[in-house]
Amino acid sequence: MILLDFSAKTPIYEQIKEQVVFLVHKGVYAPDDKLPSIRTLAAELGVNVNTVKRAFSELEDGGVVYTQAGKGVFVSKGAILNEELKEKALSDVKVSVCSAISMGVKKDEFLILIEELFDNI
Amino acid sequence: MILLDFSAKTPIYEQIKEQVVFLVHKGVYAPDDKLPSIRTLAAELGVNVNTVKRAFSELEDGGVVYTQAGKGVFVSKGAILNEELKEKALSDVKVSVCSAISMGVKKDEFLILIEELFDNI
Amino acid sequence: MILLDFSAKTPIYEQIKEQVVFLVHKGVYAPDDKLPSIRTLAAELGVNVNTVKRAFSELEDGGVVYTQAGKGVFVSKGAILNEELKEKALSDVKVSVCSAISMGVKKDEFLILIEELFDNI
Amino acid sequence: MILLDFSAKTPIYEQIKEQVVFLVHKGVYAPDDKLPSIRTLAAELGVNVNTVKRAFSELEDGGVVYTQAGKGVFVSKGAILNEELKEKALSDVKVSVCSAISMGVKKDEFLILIEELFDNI
DNA sequence: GTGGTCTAGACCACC
DNA sequence: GTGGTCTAGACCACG
Repeated sequence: MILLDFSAKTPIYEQIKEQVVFLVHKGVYAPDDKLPSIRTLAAELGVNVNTVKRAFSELEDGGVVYTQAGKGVFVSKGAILNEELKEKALSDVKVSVCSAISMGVKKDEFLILIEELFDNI
Repeated sequence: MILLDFSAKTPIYEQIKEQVVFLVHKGVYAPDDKLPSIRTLAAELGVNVNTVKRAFSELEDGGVVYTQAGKGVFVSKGAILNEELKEKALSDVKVSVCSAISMGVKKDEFLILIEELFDNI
Repeated sequence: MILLDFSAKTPIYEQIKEQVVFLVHKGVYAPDDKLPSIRTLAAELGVNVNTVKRAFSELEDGGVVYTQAGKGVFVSKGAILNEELKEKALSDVKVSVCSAISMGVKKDEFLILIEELFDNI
Repeated sequence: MILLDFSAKTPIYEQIKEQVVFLVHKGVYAPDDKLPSIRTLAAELGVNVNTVKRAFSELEDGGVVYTQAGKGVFVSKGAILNEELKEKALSDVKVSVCSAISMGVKKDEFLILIEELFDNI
C-alpha cells in the first residue's frame, strides 16, 4: 500500500517513486511482477494520472521498472541494484545532517537516531 | 561570511537562514549583536533585498532574531537555546534516513557519512 | 466577499488575513474548502499577487489554511478552534483598552462602544 | 517613569506620547510642571534625541504641553481635557475589538476583560 | 492553472 | 540610515 502526504514538501511523484522502490526492496513486488495500472493507482491514491505516469516514467529511466505497451508496468530484474536512487537518498541525508549539525546536534545524537531506526525494522 | 549556491535546489532564503543560524551557534554573532542590514547583506550576496528580508523575517518568526524597525535586526537572547529548531532539524534527518534505508542504504554507510561530516568541521 | 480599505493604516495583507479568518468563522468557508487562487483573488481585489500570497502564507503559519502546491489553498480542519488567534486578538484589545484608559476614557464609554459594535452585527 | 517596548509595533515616539499623557492624567505631572529635558529623557530612555523631540512636538500640537525656548517643556493647564488623543485611543479600541469579534470573541469576554482592567487600577 | 521563488524597482515611517 | 509594504513583472515545478 502506498501512502501519500499531500502537505509534504516532496512532490507527489517523488513520494510514489520512493514507495515503489521501497516495496520492491521489501520484496512485496518481485522482479517481473506487474504493478497496478497507472489509472488504477491514480484512482486509488486520489491523484492525477499524469502524476503516476511521471513516477513510473522516471522509475523506468532509473531501471527500476520496464513497460510493455498495452500490457502494463513490470518490476525490472536489476531493480535491487539501482545505485542512482541510492546516491540521491544519501545526498539528501548529507544535506539534512549538515543542517542539523549547524543547529547544534551532536554526533552521538545522530548515532542514537540511526540505531533506533534500524532497530525498528 | 555567508556563501550561497545559486544552482542548489534549496531556496536562497533558506540558505541564508541556515547560515545565519549556524553563525549564531558558532558564536560569530552573540545575542543582541546587530546583523548586517538587509540592504547591505543583499548587496554583498548579490541577491535581492526581498530575499534577505524573507530570510530575516522567517528567522524572526523562529525566535532567532528580533527586529527594531529603523534600527536593524538583532540576535535574540534565547537563540542559542532554541530547541525547537534542533528538533525540527533532527526530524528532517530522520525522514531522509528512513527514505535512504528504503533505498537499500546500509547502516555502515550512514555511520561512515556521519564520521566524514564531523571530520570536516 | 472581501473589502479592502487602501487608505487604512493596517497593511492590505493584514486586512485580507482578518477577512479570511472572519469568513471561515462565519462558515462561508468550511474546512477543506478551496479558497480562491491567489491570482484570481489578487485580480478581484485589484491587488498584487505577492500581497495575497503573503496573507495566505501567514494564515498557513497560523494554522488557518494549508497549501497544496499546484492545487490551491484550503481551509484547515482546526481553523475554527484556533484559540491562539483568539488569545492574540484579546491581548490586542487589552493593550488598546489600557492605552485608552490612560487617556482618560471611562468604563462606561467602553461598555457603550462594545454594545454598539455587537448591535451592528 | 517611562518604559518603552522597542519590539512593539507602536512607534517609540507614540509610546512616549502616551506615557506622558498617562502621567499627566495620573497627576504625576501637574499643570505648569516642567518635564525632563529632551536630552535628559533621551539619554534615560536610550533613545535618539529626535524621537523625544517628535513626541514632545506632537504633544505640543495636541495642547498637552507647551514649550518655552531655552527654559523647557511644561504641562499645559488644559491638558486633562485633550479630546483628540482620547478619540484616537477609542478608535484604536474599536478596531481591535472588531478584529477580536471576527475571531469569535464573545461580548461577555470583553466585559470581563474591561472589569478586570478597571479593578487593577 | 496552481503555488514557490526571485528580481528590480518604488514609497513610506521611523530613528 | 533602517526596516515595512507594495507593485509588476519573471521563471520554475507541479498537477
